[in-house]
Amino acid sequence: MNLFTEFRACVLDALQALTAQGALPDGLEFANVTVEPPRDPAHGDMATNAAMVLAKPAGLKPREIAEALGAQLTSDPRIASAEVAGPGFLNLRLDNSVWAGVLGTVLDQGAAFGRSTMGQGTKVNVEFVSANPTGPMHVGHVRGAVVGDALSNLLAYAGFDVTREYYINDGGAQVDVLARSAFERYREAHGRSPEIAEGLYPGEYLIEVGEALKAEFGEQFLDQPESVWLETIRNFATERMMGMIREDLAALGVRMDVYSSEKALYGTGEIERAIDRLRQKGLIYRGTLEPPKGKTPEDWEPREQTLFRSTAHGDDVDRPIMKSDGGWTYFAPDIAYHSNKVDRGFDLLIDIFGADHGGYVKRMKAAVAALSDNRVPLEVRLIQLVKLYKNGEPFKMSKRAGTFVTLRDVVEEVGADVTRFVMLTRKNDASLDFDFAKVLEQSRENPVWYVQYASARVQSVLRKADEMGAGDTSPDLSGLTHDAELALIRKLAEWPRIVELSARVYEPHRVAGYLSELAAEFHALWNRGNDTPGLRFVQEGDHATTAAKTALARATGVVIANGLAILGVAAMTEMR
RNA sequence: GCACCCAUAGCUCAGCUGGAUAGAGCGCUGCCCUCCGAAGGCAGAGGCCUCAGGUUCGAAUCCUGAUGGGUGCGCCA
Repeated sequence: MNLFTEFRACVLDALQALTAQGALPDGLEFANVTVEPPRDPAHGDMATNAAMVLAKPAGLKPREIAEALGAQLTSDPRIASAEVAGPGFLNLRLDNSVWAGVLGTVLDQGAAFGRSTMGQGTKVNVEFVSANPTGPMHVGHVRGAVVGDALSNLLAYAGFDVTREYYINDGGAQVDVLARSAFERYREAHGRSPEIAEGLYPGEYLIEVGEALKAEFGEQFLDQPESVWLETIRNFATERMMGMIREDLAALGVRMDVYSSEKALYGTGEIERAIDRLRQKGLIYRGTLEPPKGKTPEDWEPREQTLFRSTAHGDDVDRPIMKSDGGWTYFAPDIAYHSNKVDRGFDLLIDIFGADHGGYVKRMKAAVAALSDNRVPLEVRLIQLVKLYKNGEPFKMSKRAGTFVTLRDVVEEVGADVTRFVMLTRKNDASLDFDFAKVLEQSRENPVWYVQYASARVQSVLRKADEMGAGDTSPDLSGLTHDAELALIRKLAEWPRIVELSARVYEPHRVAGYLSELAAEFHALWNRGNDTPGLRFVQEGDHATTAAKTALARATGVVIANGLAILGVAAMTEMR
């Protein structure tokens, strides 16, 4: 139940009525009519731009339309007043019974309050993380993982049919490098000194893989040429790495539905089929690319290649899909993988990439557009860098020096809840500062703490009310008419709208922002109780009033819990 | 050189896909609380929304161009 769409429907009905009465001309387009919370609460509860939008096509003055619309609307008992303001806004004030109704709805629906059918069961595939299976996840992966997970939660909550998917890049040269690196650790496990050549992965996490290889294969591969062991060790090591990554994801509370393997695309004809599909559309050809203007690589020489005509679908240049040695480029299996997603019947694909893959977006969109004949949109969200700090000091990270921060380090240091919330406090395409000290601070400055504190206070109020025996009294919600109380209820009423808005633009960070605002509103009311005892939630000796006021607190707790659930953050029940 | 992203208070950032007098936190200034409804509260100052054009009833938001920053740019994924 979205109060704003509900009242938008009322406005549209009123406009229809005015049309029927001849006050408005026939055939007006109402699509741009909105009903929104006004920026300044003093303006009322809701504002509609109908008069301004319709003035020109109707050939009337905005104020005339607004006044007629206002008169029409106030016949609805739920609308207490409608006044024309500014350039032609119509500000609506709602009857208090509406707010009591909202509160009742929140309490009735509980975890379902805010759930939307907006997505209409659209089958959406969200691909995220997709870290190479060559090592543990590091901080760079965390933000993408959290955004993808929260976005999936959000879309599911908004009525989409969501599949969360991890694409395992286990088909390229990097897993051969992994195998060679693991082989050295295997030799080490046998007492040989490892030769970690330049370009191999030096990480100590491979030591245990070496031990495991020894336990599994004994001396079988020792002193054997690469051709003997490469595939076996590659599979073994990749498997171990994926095991580690799954544990990392679990530690962060990230869930996946499907793990897809790049390697599995090879040798099954799937890549060939996908490319053939493009070929049939005339999008595959042999040709020679122009060198990039301005900055020509030194070793540039014109070369004939097999190319995908991605320019036919909006890319800047066509892209090679085959290497000169006849092997596929990385782009070819990616095409096949996305083709596979299209074939699985998804109506919408979402890819979460690191910002450094921004140059890859257009060609991928072109491929999906071509493969699906423009049926399936591909949305790509780019995730900007996270800058690490400790007490305001930049946290230097270097793979070589071993000061390399893993996902585990972060989760162990500050916890999964804090990590997740902080990662969602900024929009995905802005870089984000993450200060290990500040995120644990208990202060207004720390949004995680601030929201969880609100949720803890709610629980504390409810416990107190229970203790005094007001818990079972069925509340009369019509008594909650103080401005500070109404402000909080209005905020609660916005929740379903925030869900739909955030889902529509694929931006889970808006949920975190809303929760901060909701918490602020709740704390504000709480603080008023310091000076004005009549505004305290628990009224000693007055069960009826306490029941009503704690119903408001409980409703706040419900919405905070619903929001945090989307973010994948636990609600606190008490402060430690 | 080209493409994509970004530019909002001193700082870090929100800003409802075009609405009214552009918001929050920190910092700053001034008051208040000494309370266990604790881990602060209230108020104030602070803005050419990078710049220049355009679209329209109306622009931080959309379009064009400029400036500054980030990212990427044929057989690496």
